[in-house]
Amino acid sequence: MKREQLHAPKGVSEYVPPRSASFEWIRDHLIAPAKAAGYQLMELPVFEDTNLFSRGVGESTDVVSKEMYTFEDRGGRSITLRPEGTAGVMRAVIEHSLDRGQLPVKVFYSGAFFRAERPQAGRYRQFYQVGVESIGLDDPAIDAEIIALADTAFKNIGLKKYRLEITSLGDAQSRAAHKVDLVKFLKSLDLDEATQSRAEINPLRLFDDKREEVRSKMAAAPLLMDYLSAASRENFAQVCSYLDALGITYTLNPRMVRGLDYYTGTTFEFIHDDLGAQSGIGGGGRYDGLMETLGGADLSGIGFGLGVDRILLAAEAEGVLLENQFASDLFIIPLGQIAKERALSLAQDLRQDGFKVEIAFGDRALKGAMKAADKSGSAFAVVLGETELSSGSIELKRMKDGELSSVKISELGKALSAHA
RNA sequence: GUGGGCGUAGCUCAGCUGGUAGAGCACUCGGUUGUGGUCCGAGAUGUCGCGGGUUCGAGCCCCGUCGCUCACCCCA
Repeated sequence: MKREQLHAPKGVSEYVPPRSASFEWIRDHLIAPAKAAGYQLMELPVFEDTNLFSRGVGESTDVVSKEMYTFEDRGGRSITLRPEGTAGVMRAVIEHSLDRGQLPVKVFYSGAFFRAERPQAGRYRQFYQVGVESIGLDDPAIDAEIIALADTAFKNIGLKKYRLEITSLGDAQSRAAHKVDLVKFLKSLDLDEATQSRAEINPLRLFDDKREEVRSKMAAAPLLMDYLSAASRENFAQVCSYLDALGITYTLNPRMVRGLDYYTGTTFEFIHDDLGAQSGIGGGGRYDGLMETLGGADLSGIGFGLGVDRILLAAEAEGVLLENQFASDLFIIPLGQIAKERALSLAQDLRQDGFKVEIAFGDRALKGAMKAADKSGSAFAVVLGETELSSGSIELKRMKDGELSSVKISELGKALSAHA
C-alpha cells in the first residue's frame, strides 16, 4: 500500500543541514550582545491563554484579530500559539514577581512564534525570533542600550546594508491630542471602504500604506512628532543623543507605525535593503501601560524582537556567511576493525580537548573515505591503519594543499593547533 | 483574505505543431595494491504535484484541486 507523502505544514520555516548551521550561528550572534550586557534567559511556553494576547497586544491589531492560531484544549480552555514574545515575558515577570527585585528586569528569549498569514518571502506561519526586554525603569539610557544591543548583533554578524529608523510615539496626552487632528484630517480624504475601516480601527496604520495614491494623500497628514509633550520631546532627545554618543546612525521616521498596540515613547525598526517586501529584520520600542494592563504594577519597559529567519536571509544576500565556518578540524579514516576501535577513542580524546573531529564510518575504500573528508570541509585528515597503530605515528594531511607531516598519534592535538 | 507567476530525477532546468522522458550538477562504484579536489568510464534515481476530461494516444490541450512563489495586506 502506498502512503501519501507527508509535508511540513504550509508556510513554516525549517532548517536542515547544511543551512541549519548558519541559522544557529545567526541566532547565537543575535543573543550574544544581550548576554554580554547581563540579560538572562526566559524560556517560556509557546502557547498561552488567549486572553494574554487579546489584552496585551490589542484587539484592534491584525495580529490578534485575524492571525492567531487559537484552539480549545481538552479542558475547554482557549489557547493561542504565541504570535509575539513581549506579552508572555510580561506575564511571567508578573507571575514570578520578578519586578519585586532589582529593576530593571533584564531578560532575553529565543524561539518559535506563530502567525496565520499568507506565506511570502521572509514571512512564515512559524518563524523564529530573538527578543530582549528591559522592564521597570524609564531611563532614556536604557532605550539606547536596547537599540545598541540589536545594532551590535547586526554588526557582529557582518551586516552592512541595514538601517535603523526611530521615532517617538510620545505619552498618552501626546497621542490623544494628535489623534483628534489626524481623524479630522482622514475624514477629509476620499478613501476606499477597506482603507476607511482600517483608519477607524487605528488611524495611525494609514501612515505605512504602500500604495502610491494613499501615500500621496497622507503626505499632508499631521505627524505625531509635532504633538509630543515637552516631557516626551525631552526624553526622545535624550535617547537620540545617547545613540549619537554610541556612534549609532539612525534616521528619524515620524511616519513609522508598529503593528502592536502597546508601544509608547521610543519606537524603532531595523530595515534591510536586500530583502524584498518583508524588509523589517527587527523592531521594538517602549511600552508604558502593558504591564498594568496585564494585571501587574504600573511599570514601563522597552524591548525588541529580531526576525532570525529574515536576518539569515539578509546575511545570505550580503554573502557574509563563510563557507567553511562550521567545518571540522580533523577527519579520521580508520582501516580495519582494530583501527576503528582506536579511532573512536582517539576522536573522543581530541573532542575533549575542544577539537571538532569526525570519523569515516562504513568500510568504504580509502579513496571514497578521502573524498568524504574533502567534502566535509575538514581542515585535516589522517589515515589510521596497521602501520600507524604499530609505529605510533601518523601522517597528518592538511587538506587545503595536501601537505603531509608526520606526527605522533599521542601528539595529534598539539599538531592540530600548531598547523592550523 | 485579494491578485500575478510557477509546479518534469536530490538540485537547476530542457522537452519541437500532443506519439507514454532527457541534460548538467550532486550521488555510488571503477580507472590494480593505503590518501581528496582535475580527467575518463560505468551505475542508480522520476506514479512528469494530484484528480478528472478531450483524444487511438497527453509532460505537453481543457476543468478542478493541492502546493510553491512574488506582491497587496500585515509584520519579525
